[in-house]
Amino acid sequence: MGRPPCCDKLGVKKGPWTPEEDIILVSYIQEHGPGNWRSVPVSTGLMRCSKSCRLRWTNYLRTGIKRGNFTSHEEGVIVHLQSLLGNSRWAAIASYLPRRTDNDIKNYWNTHLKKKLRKQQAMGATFAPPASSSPGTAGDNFDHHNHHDMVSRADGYGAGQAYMNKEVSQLIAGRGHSPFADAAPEACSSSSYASSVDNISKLLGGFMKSSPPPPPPPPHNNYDADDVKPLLPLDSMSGTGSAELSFTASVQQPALMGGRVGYEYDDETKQKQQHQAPLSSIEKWLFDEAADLELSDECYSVPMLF
DNA sequence: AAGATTAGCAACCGCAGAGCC
DNA sequence: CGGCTCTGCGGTTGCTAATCT
Repeated sequence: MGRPPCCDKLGVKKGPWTPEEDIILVSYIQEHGPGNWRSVPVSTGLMRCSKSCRLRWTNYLRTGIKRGNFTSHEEGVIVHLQSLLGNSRWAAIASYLPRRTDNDIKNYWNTHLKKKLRKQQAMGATFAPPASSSPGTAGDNFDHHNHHDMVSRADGYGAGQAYMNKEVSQLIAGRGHSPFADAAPEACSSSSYASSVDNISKLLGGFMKSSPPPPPPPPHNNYDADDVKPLLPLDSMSGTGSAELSFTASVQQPALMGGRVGYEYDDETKQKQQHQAPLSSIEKWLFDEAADLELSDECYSVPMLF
């Protein structure tokens, strides 16, 4: 059909994102919400293609993302679902791990779990879902609240063409006591910057400090495990034929979902779920795990973006 | 200490589906 | 209804850091 490229390649910047670009992007999304990515580069002046902006947001800047240090529980979920779904359903797998992106899961699978499984198979062991995992593993050390705050406090910016206010510009320009300086001495190097989520957290956290207080949280700000439904009912995918779980199509805040990790919540759904037919064994296991570990807050809550 | 190799991960590419006109 | 645009997704690449020789 002669589909045009998503952006003209001329003048489009590629490669690692800089802190400045991140702030511009976050500020813009704070004001307009995610979506309409086509207009992002135009409106913000970012020399990035829309795809790149979307990817950066969904894989890195989006609120509530947990990175690195997969817990044994998460590993178990991934391995289990991967064996059920195969390599081509990373988004579906990610929907069971709300704080993880499909890209992250895919990377983790390719770099860690594949080898791990191979090793285990070589030793004649088969994978079994972990009986329990440690709630306080290193993977939980990421400062979710700070990360959440740093984005959720960004209201009120975006006046002017470039979505970076004067204060931020000064911080960036000055680097004297900028969040960048605090966050990462090497922040000038975009590559090392991009490799540290903590840097972003800190620098944006510092950036947000001067922001007006956040608006009161919307209802449904915190979901418990019962409120969360994966995008794909496992039974229907695995072909066991017992797909009693019916998933409503209602999406309360589609714009906030970023499309990748989508959950469907509503009161009706919750009620339905309470009267739902028995869960599939996998889903039972997933929810039981969460309950056992008291991880519902950790693994199955999705903070709202704004 | 220096070069080579490997591992990890951010980002890009291209295809496909959904929705709009 | 068909074409076009936008967005989502999975596979892959390329860069950097860590480790090994």
